[in-house]
Amino acid sequence: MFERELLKGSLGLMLMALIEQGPMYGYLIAKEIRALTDDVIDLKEGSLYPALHRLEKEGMIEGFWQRREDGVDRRYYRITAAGQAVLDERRAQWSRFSAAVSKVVSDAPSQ
Amino acid sequence: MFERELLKGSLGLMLMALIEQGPMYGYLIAKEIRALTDDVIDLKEGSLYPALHRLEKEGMIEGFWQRREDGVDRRYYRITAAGQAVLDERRAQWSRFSAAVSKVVSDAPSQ
DNA sequence: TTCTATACCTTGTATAACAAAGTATCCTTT
DNA sequence: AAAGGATACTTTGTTATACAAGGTATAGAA
Repeated sequence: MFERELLKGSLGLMLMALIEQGPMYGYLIAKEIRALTDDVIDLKEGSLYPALHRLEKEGMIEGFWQRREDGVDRRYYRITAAGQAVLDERRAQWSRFSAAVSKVVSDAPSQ
Repeated sequence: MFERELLKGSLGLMLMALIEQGPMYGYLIAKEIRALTDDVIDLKEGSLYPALHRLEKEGMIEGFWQRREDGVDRRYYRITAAGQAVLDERRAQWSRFSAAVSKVVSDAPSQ
């Protein structure tokens, strides 16, 4: 699949950008991304949860359990100071990178 | 490395977009991409040549050897009809995808 | 003679998205 | 009461691909 490969490298960035806005849990993040992108990006569980664990292990985000009234547990994440710094960096990198690809890809045919 | 993962999925697209403009060979493609992107994207040989072989095997591009006066051989590639169709598709997909990521990433913090 | 540029190739490694399976609760539909 | 779907999280194994690092070979400049 092609989409799958496009996603590599930008998923962590998207997760951090959403968590930056306030504590969020995995399932909600996936819904948010689908809503924001009109289903262009439909995150699978096998990508989402490992990615969150990865970011947590790297110290970019920190998770905490929160029990709902009905007894269901949710794992919320918030961004760390280190994560915020890396996020800023990666956001800039994404801008540079996507502009670079777009330039190569949509370069007018030589005439 | 982060850049490395960002590149996944968009490399084939860039190669095809450049080859679309006229027959090109690997080494020149790498130089073109560096020049166009101000070195933001610096393609390594271990990525470039396997990617070209992949595209050729998939029938997206076709290669042919051309001997220079000094005896050096170059492998030029041109895009195929099938490749052109796939390129158009992937170009559109890249637009959708990059816009989607940018939207999630630069979404204004809730205020 | 050594270095850089040109020009291609290949093997092995690391990473990460995802399919597919599992656990568990709640609510609605049949 | 049973079945299905949504919610919510987890894990194992597979697959794809960028790249490091090695190789071959020629030409020209330092």
